[in-house]
Amino acid sequence: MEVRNSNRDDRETTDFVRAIVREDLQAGKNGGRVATRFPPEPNGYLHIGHAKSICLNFGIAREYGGTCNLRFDDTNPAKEEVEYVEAIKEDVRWLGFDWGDGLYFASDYFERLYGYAVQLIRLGKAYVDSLTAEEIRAYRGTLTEPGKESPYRNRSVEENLDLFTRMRAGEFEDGSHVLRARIDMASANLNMRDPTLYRIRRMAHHRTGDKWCIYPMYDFAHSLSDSLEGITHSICTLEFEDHRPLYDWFQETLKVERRSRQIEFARLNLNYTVMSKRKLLELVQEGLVRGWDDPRMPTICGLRRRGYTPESIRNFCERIGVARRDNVMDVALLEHSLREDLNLRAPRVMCVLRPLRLIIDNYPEGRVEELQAVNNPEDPSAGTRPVPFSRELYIEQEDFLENPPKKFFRLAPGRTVRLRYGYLVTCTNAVKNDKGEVTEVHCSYDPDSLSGEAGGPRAKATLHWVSAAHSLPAEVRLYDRLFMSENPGEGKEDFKADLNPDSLKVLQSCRMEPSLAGAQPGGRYQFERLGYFCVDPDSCPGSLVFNRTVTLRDQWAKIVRGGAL
RNA sequence: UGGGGCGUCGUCAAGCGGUAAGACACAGGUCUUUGGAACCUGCAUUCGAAGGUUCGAAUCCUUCCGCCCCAGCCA
Repeated sequence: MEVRNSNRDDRETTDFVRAIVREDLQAGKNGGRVATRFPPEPNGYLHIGHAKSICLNFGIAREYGGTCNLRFDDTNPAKEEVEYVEAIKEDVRWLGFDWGDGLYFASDYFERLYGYAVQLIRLGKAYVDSLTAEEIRAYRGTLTEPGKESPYRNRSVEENLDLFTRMRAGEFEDGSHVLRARIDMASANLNMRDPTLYRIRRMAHHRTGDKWCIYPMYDFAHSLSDSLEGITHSICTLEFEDHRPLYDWFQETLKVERRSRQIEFARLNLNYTVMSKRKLLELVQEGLVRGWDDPRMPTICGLRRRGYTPESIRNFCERIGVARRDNVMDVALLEHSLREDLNLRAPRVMCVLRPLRLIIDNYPEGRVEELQAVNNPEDPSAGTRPVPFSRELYIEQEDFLENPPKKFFRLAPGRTVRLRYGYLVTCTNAVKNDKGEVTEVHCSYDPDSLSGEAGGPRAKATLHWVSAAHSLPAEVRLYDRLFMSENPGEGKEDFKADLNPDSLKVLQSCRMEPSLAGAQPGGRYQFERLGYFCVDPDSCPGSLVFNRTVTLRDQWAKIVRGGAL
């Protein structure tokens, strides 16, 4: 089907990063080339915050005829795993981006980076330090006091070369030596106080195996990897701003052919969730969620399993903008982007989450009619489908109230409502069990009120339903926000104290209209009047499982919440 | 008490000396066989504060206040 354009204004996207790219282009920099990169560390799964960066980097490349590489920043074997690189690739692809042949790993540059390090030593700009980690920390000084130079700072080039060669050869223990840049221990910018370039880590790397026992640090590897790839605009988040002088120092000192410009923007924050890899990992490891792809997680795979579409996430990322001030986006905007997309493409079906038997006393026993239901009112080409109607149906428990409050206009004793695509029914009485719970509702129907007859009788409310004998059983998982507070853990020792105990409700006795018999995992539907749902990978024919992606906007729920009853 | 950033509606965010875009949220309303969708209306005399420059300032200057980041052999 044709997806209508979103109502977003079509002005040229004009965030400050794109403005810089345009200026550089106009100034004739980089030979008119635009090259960006998305540089994840394969130590966890991607989340919605990464999506912002992905959309920015790949988006700019696309808009300015440039390229965007996918480069894994895998310089720390202690934390990285192949499992993550595959998952990250899948997520970027799913979001709709293509890195072409621009797939790289910082580990592919280890030999060249080593060469750069040797060059720095020859330039007298790097030295092997033999202080312990604790000593280095002590020598670094504090935010307000300058650091002290290491006693090893003035080793000769020859000695440094010899030591560094032996570090690589595996002659030393972890932590016994590091290679440091020789910059300025008194700098007000701590990153410039002789930052560590290489550390010894006798540990297998997920790609280079046992080839190396020394590994480069982020600042060194990142700056030079960008240069090696000819990246023109190296976009990263705000916390790296203080690193920019160092980023530039490497490229200047080594007089690299291709210089790149680092630009920092504010990372995305979302209310009612956490975004740090450490916290997400904690939720997974402690079994507080079912895994990285738990539909309650803000991870890309979690959102995917939840039923989000790549389009809705991309639209969200365009709408939130790119700036330098700290921000906390309202999840409502993410959900708005989702509904906007799903409304246009999700086929409608009728499903009853909490069944209440409804019997039409004056409807012939054994009779079955095939009513025609519209598949998608937003898309006439989606056509219609038959839905069986009979004497015994199920309706939603919450659609019947014995003593309805003023603003409730669904079914109640004596009330008439329309059954979607069917007839008008009037409630004659309700049957209750010993506990006083309504177990069955009896109605009479008006044979001349079939849906579709122009000018036919009307009712104040329309209910969704399912024919008891024809309906399919299914499990439906209802998700709510993972955390109860906007900023989990704020003012608390443990962010997990804010976990929402009701973030998942599993309903086992739901009833679906028969057309859903062949629903495939990943399939997205709108359950009329309830929300958007998708088929979970746990689902199989005969044992359907749905996830609630997001509810429909709901005026009634608002009234109930507002306590206006 | 060091360095680097940032402060425009509840939340994002335009604006770049000429008199406060837009989105979400919220509140009303129209329409409706989804209390959905769509559509209409309202929602910052004011831009962290105070001074100053100017015919004119959210935009320039000064001072002050507030928030974020930095002391990994993490990224």
